[in-house]
Parts: sequence; C-alpha cells; structure tokens
Amino acid sequence: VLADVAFDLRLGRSFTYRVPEGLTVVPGQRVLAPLARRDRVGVIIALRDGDDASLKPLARAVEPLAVLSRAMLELARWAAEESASPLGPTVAAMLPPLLRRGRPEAVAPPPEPRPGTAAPGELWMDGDREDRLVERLEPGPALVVAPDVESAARWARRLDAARLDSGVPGAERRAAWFAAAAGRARVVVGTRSSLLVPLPPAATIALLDEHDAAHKPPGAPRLHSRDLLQRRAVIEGSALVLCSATPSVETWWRSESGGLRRLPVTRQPWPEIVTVDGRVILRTHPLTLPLTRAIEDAARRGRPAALIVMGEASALGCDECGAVMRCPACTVAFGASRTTRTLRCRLCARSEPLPATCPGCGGHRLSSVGWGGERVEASVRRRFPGLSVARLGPPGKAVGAETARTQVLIGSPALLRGQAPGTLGCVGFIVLDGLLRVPDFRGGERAFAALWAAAETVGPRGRVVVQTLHAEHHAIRAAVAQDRDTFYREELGFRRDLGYPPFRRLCSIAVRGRSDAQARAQTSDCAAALRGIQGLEVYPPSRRPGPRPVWTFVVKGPDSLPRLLAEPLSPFLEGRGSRGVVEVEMDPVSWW
DNA sequence: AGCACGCCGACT
DNA sequence: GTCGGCGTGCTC
Repeated sequence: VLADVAFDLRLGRSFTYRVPEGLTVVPGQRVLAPLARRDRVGVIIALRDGDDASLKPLARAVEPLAVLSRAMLELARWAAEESASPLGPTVAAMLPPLLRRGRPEAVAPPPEPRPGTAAPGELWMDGDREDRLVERLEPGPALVVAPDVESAARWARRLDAARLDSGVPGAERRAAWFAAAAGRARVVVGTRSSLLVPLPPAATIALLDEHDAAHKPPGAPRLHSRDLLQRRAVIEGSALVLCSATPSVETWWRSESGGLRRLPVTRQPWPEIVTVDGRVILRTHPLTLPLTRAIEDAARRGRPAALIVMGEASALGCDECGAVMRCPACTVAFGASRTTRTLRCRLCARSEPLPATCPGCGGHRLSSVGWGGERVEASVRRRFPGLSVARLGPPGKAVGAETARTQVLIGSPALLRGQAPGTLGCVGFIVLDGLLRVPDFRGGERAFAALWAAAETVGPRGRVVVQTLHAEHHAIRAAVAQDRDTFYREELGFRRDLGYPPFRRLCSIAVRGRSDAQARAQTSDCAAALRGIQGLEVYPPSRRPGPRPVWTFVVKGPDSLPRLLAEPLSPFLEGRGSRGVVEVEMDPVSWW
C-alpha cells in the first residue's frame, strides 16, 4: 500500500511512501515520514494499492487514529484549491497541536458526517444576537469560531466550553479536539485553527463577528472562515449562524440572493451620534469642543470614555473642501508619498505628481498628517490632567500601568470589541477620515462597522462623537440613522459599478525578492504569465511601501479566479525560484 | 521550510 | 594550505 503525504511546505505536491508491514494508517491521519534526511510530520491525504521498492517507508503514525474525517480532508482540499494554495500548509494550519511529552491520551476517531438536510445558514444581526446565541448553543453540540483569542476566552467562559485556540496550553487544545471527536464536548470554542474540528451530527456552528478582518488574516489557511464554514455546514448538514451587527458586504449580498437567511431585526434604542467637522481644529488639536464636552460628561457620570484612532492613512486630503485625491480609474484614494512627491494608486499603480493645490476647490492646504495614538494620548493628558488615561495596543493590552479605573481609553476600533453594552459613557472618533480616506475599497464597510459597534457599546444613554471631514459619507449617515439597508444598498451599488467583491473576485500576488531588481523582474514575469487569459484583469505591479523589496500586483476575475490562476502560476510556486518567493492571496481583505 | 552541496575570502 | 560564507536546488 502506498500513502500520499502532504507536508507543511510551500510545495504544491505531496510525497508518496510505502506503508510498512504491520502499520495500519488511514487518510486524515498524521504520520512521521522521512523527508530530506529527517522525519517530518505530514498528513496522509490518500492511500492507494501498489508497491514501489524505490519509495521510502513511513516511519510511524503520530496518533493511532485520524485527526480529520474524510469529509474534513476533502473540505481542506477544496479550501486549498479555492485559495490557490498548497494543501499541506492549508491542513497544517487547521490541526490540533502535537503531543509534546507525556503519555498518549485517549483519542477518538472523527465522526464521518451523514449527508443531512442542509438548510441555508442564518445571519443574526439584531441587538440581542449574543444573548440569543448563548441560548441557542448552550445545549450543544456546537462549535464557536471567534476572531481572536481574547474573544474565544470570553465566549468559552460564557458557554463553559472547551477551548481549541492558542490562548490555552497545547495539551488542553488537544484534549478539546479529541473530546469533540468523541462527542464528549458539549460546546467547543476556537479561532481559525479549529475550522475542521470533528463535530457530532446535527451540530451548530457559530461564526462570531463575521465582519471582522481577523477571519481572513494573511497566511494559511488562505480562506475566509465564513466561506469555509458555509461549505462545511452544507457537507455535514450542520446549522450555521453568522453573527454580526454589521456583516461584510459579501455576506449581506449572499443574504440578498437567498444563500443565507437574514433574521429580522428590530430597531434598537440608539445613542446620539454627533458628527463634528474637524477641518480647522484637527490640525493643531485632536479634540473638538463637542468631544471635549462628551469626555467631561462621561467622567462626571463615572463612565469611561474611549477615543478611537484609526490606522494612519497615507492618503492626501484637502483641508478646505475635504476632498481626497483619488485615482480617476479606480476611485480608490491615492497613496501619497512626500519623499518622492508622488501620488500613487495602490491598485493600478498609476502615478501622478503631488499636486500643489486641490484639483477640486483650488485649496492650498493639502495634508496627509493624521493623529496617531501617542500624539492623541499626549494631547489628552495635557487637556485633562485630572483624568486617568490609558492607551491600548492592538491586542487590547494596555500600554502603561493603569487599566482598572481608567477614565479615558485610547486605541484602535478593536478596543470596542467585547465591551458590554453601556459600559462606556462615550466613544469619540478622533478622525474617521483615516478610514474613509485609506486607499481601500473596504473603508466604508469598516467605518460603518466601527460606528455601529460604538453605538452599541455606549448604549442609548451614551454618546458617540465622530470628528470627520466626511459627515455626508453614506457609512456615517447610515450609522447615525441606524439604517443598514441604505448602507448596504449604496455600498453594493458602488462595488457593482467598479467591479469589486462580491461582483468580481480579487487576488493579490506578492513577490519577496533578494534584491529589488530581482523581485521586480520575477513579478513582471508572473504578471506576464497571467495577461491575456480570458476573464482576467491584471493590474500593473507596484512596489509595496516599506524597507524590504516586495512587489505586488492585483488580479481581478470571475468566481472561478483561483482555478484560472492555478495553471499559469504553478511554475512560480514550485520550488523557490532564485529571484524571489511568490505568495498568492485570494480574496485579500487588504493587499499591501 | 530545512538541509546539503558547491564555489570564493580570513585564519592556523 | 584549510574553515566557512550563503547562493541554488531537492526532498518520496
């Protein structure tokens, strides 16, 4: 018997071994096999009859049983194809950790799903979605997929569930995996690495915060958790719940076209969302008068205030009319570079000289300066010497000592994640244009999600203050009016007009080279291999800002994009190529 | 991804 | 005269 084994290598192909006498293995089982003079862990992806004395034998099995059912292995195979990436790293990213030391524990085979009646998944957006989800999941069996470990920890506590995510020790994750396989775990909670965990029949799978970009970070498995789970639910007949107050535009679109059942929503008690034109004051100070007052009010009421700083935008905006310099062909905001004095489109690489005046209104004050967390913190401390201030880093960790009785929190939109409704007295967006200006077609979607989260977090008695130059943007207007339909209608119109997802698919291809010239050459060869293929739109390569030589380009295409790319890209993905490592990221959430 | 094999500078 | 840099290529 011969076994095809996939390893966690950036190689498209698997390797074939002889199964030695006396060793019984099955597909989906992990094995140790000799590869390049050492034993490495791989997954058996197929068994076939045959014998070839020239092949090396498998060394041994890692566990006595498969960690993946055949159905989950097939799902991983599909995920690899759908993301135009090799199977080895794709499965490797979704397996339980290896047993490090100690006695082998009781493992259970993964149940094969009985092809059940696949109901379309449900989209839960209403204000009470999380409480209802707890009720729904409590009896089990259920899998909860959270965007990050903090959220996984919170939900595991809330549901008294076993954890599969990297926030707990490996032994505990392993135990949770095999408990799920044996049907002993009522509810398991995990992140992306748990997407293939064995589940008993008629389980419920919940994806938390479906809109969160953490469900599709760069790297394996290069597929959005929502897409993998939707297919999984169909294959095994489990019930899927996508939970988000502000789903991604793709998911809303799927619910419009019947692929998902959108549960009705009720109008929630909504706070006042004030927009403030930050045109004048924001150049010297991060707090306008309305925001200053809101912070003072919150402190008086004994509630903390949160100040949200969006990712620093390198776009160029006019301080007088608020216009953002955009690529006329793509309408995404130009990236501005002061050193090279150019505007450059991150999508089509079109380049223009930095204008001296606003092409719209002739204004002379063009600025790309934004407010980063440090600058805001310093300013707030100066303005409110009597209040305790803490800045939170990306994973919600406080930068500085005081966290407990903090009166002003400063951080990214992630700061709002997991705050119980009503805990914050006010949320202020230092300048929301950072999001709307960012050269990314998802800017509107992210702004809408952040505003909605802020409104839910402060509750009806709190206040949201939005400092912006774009108070008329549909994301802001729709959030103020608590009006999802308008937001998604406008956003879908814009995406349809310009050929963005969900109407067209994108793929970003990046080449990391030894030298800039080599990366550039490899990139242009790669782009040339794709040009002329029916249905593909290949954008010109551009250098990614940063110190390392990375060149990227974007390809647009139909639903079949990964299959159209597989053939022509394979020579660039095989081996390493002397001129650079080629990385393919399907459906990127951001591509620079 | 490792890890080896293969051709050019500073040491015993 | 060797030890060793990491550039390129292979791994069932």
